[in-house]
Amino acid sequence: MLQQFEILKKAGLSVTESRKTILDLFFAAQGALAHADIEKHSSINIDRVTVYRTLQTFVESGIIHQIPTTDNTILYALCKDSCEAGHHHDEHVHFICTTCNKTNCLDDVMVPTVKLPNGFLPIQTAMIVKGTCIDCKSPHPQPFPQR
Amino acid sequence: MLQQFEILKKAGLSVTESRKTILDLFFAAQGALAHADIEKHSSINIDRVTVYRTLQTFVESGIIHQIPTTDNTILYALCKDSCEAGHHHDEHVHFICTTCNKTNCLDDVMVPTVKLPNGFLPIQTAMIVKGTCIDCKSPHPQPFPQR
DNA sequence: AAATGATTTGCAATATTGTTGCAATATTTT
DNA sequence: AAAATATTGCAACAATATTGCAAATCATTT
Ligand SMILES: [Mn+2]
Ligand SMILES: [Mn+2]
Ligand SMILES: [Zn+2]
Ligand SMILES: [Zn+2]
Repeated sequence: MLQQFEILKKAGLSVTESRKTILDLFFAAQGALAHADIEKHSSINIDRVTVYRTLQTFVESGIIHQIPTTDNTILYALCKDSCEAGHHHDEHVHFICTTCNKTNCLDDVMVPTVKLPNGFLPIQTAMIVKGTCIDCKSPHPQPFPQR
Repeated sequence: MLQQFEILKKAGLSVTESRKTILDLFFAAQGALAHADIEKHSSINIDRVTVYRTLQTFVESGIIHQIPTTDNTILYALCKDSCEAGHHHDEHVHFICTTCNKTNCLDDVMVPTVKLPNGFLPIQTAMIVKGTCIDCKSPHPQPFPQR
């Protein structure tokens, strides 16, 4: 896996402290992060506005991808090395555990294609499964993020 | 299809002006509505708070269902008559048109089941397809909601 | 390594969105 | 129609998001 430095370089971004720190959080995190997780993380001291701008930049650069939710938040998770600006490769299923509230990328579960009515032209498909995750069926203590 | 009055009755809800008006909006709408669509609709004069509470009540009563997005909004669409409180039957695909920004329930396209890794217990699955809708391939004028 | 130019950051101000308690009003039940 | 129950609107507040701009940081050139 690439180092933060390389990831930023490869994306053509300046290598700044904020960006490295936020990338570190994603590497350390179990599962996806919301803006609030980052902003409120104990060891972090980055302005809200910078967090907003960093997340946006990372999405546009193919470093992280977004996961849609029904609670007025957006979740973000690291992309595979193969993602590029404007051209993501993240058509895997996302799993939201309703017990521990963690969201996992199921990298090995591809989103199936589905036949649409005539005239609908698909470009990108997201699939979000809610349920109980493997950790919550046979539980053990959980690290960051705590929600 | 049921009348507003019957829908509210069947759900065990009081039949109020606000609720009938908001239900009317959903019937008139092409596609899903966000809170903001309702609040800002020209002919409507219902307090923000009432709109929030009405949407929440409708979801809990199985009158509307939520559609996840990646833009800090939640979309809502009418459920089928067969939905009940706490037990929705809306496992159809949702289509978000990136041209006209309308979101449609593809009622006839069921969400496929997908094999998850061992230990993950699915309860509910959402599938959101982004692309170009049929109206935008062979366009004609569009009514509410305008976004 | 210092100077230069370009980019990013933090702050302040503002805007938008969401929540809560409570009195007034509307609806349902008796 | 009166009583009981539920809903609504207002006000106050809280949380989240956006913008402009000056200061700080980073990349590039010398
Ligand atoms: Mn993912
Ligand atoms: Mn739907
Ligand atoms: Zn879990
Ligand atoms: Zn369209």
